[in-house]
Amino acid sequence: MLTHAAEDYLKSIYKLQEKGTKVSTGLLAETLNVKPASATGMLKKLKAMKLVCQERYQEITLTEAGRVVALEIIRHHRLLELYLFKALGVPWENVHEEAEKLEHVISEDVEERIDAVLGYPTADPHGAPIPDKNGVVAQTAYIPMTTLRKAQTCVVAEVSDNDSALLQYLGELNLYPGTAFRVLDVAPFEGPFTIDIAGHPVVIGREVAKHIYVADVQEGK
Amino acid sequence: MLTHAAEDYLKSIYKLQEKGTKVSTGLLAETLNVKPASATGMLKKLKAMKLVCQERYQEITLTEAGRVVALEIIRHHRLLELYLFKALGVPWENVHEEAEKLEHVISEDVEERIDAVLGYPTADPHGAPIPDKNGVVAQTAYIPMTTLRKAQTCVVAEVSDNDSALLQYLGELNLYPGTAFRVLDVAPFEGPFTIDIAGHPVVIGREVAKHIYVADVQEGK
DNA sequence: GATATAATTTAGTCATGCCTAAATTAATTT
DNA sequence: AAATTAATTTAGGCATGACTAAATTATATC
Repeated sequence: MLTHAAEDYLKSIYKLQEKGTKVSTGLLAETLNVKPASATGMLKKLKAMKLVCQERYQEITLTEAGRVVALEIIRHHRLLELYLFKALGVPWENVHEEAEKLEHVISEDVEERIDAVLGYPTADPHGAPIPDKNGVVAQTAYIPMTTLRKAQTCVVAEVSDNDSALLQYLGELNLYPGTAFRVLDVAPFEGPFTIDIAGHPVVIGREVAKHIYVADVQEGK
Repeated sequence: MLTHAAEDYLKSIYKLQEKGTKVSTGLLAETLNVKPASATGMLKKLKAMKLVCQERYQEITLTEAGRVVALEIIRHHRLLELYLFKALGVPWENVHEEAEKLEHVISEDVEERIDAVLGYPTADPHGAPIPDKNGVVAQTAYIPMTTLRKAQTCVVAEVSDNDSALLQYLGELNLYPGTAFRVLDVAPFEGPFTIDIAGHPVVIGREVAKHIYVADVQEGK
């Protein structure tokens, strides 16, 4: 069995890789709130375990085995987030942190029970896809909210899960995945978005919009 | 914050102390599946933190602060056991092991939500009392099944939680806390008990009976 | 192409928490 | 009381996973 720390490294590498980012020692260290030298040390171990590939000073990638582990942890994490949210009513801005601790200790048996209770869900409370038991992740093609134009309508698909304060704010606006809205206006010079959520106009700054991804975009008039 | 290991030591000391056992380094080490030298090392740290009292080579006791921590962990453990059993349907012979891992990472917020969902319960699936948020444990006066005599009726109050195979067996017999039974016969020379559970006669060996505690004992005819 | 800057790795340290082996202290026999 | 046995503690070691400081390598600039 892997240590919690090793699992965290694999998970972070996967997530960075998924975003299309070139994964470097420094970036990984920053992500994990660890000094680069510490990351180098752990990477050495992960390479010895054939979970990670990296030429000296070069890009970091996961091996197939490493990817499987990363997806297992991500599955744990996202199922737990959803369970905490739906079954225990934990505010969505807190589920990430809670799941971060639980993901390393939950058994496969309990995970399967949680999965069943939730009705085999496919996305976590932030809209991120939950890998299935075989490590298959549904491919999504969500669009950044920042690309929306005036009069378009859409549905919130996913939001970043790492900023608790932002999530709380979005929750207050009811901007959960599944919520539909319509762009009333986009201010010029990289200005804010004015949108209509269930009949209420709300102004959303660009910095916030960057963290929102949408789907089902339709042209309005 | 304390480490998981330190929490485990405090919990074990509390449980041994509660049983009326004089807690020694060797006994504690055995309970925790650790060598005596390791226990000495941890005890040194716990003493430095004023959580444990022990004169060199003498009995180990908890300070008030140590008792508070121990009871917090025990509360986590027992609430989690009951939650896993009732909300997720985990077989009762497995809940102890699962809770053992979760008890160290669960937040106070999640614990309170679990407590509420369960309706503020007072006993775990094995009948052990759940300390309240202030560390108050309801005092119980359960009677060992081994003291029962022919024709007495009673209700299962508590069973030992540390032998998974025994729990599975008791589960098959429906000998959960709350189940009533009647003693049909006690074989002589420390022999087995024959009891009536819901109309079915069952023979229970003395070794098993030792792990069962009962309440509401009434004389039958 | 030489040099400055940035990123990465190596080397050595520290805290946890376990281990074994040896020394010490306590308890039991004789 | 002395000697044996049992329990406990000390001493030293190991793996994990973090750290700092220094050395190395890569990249960017002139």
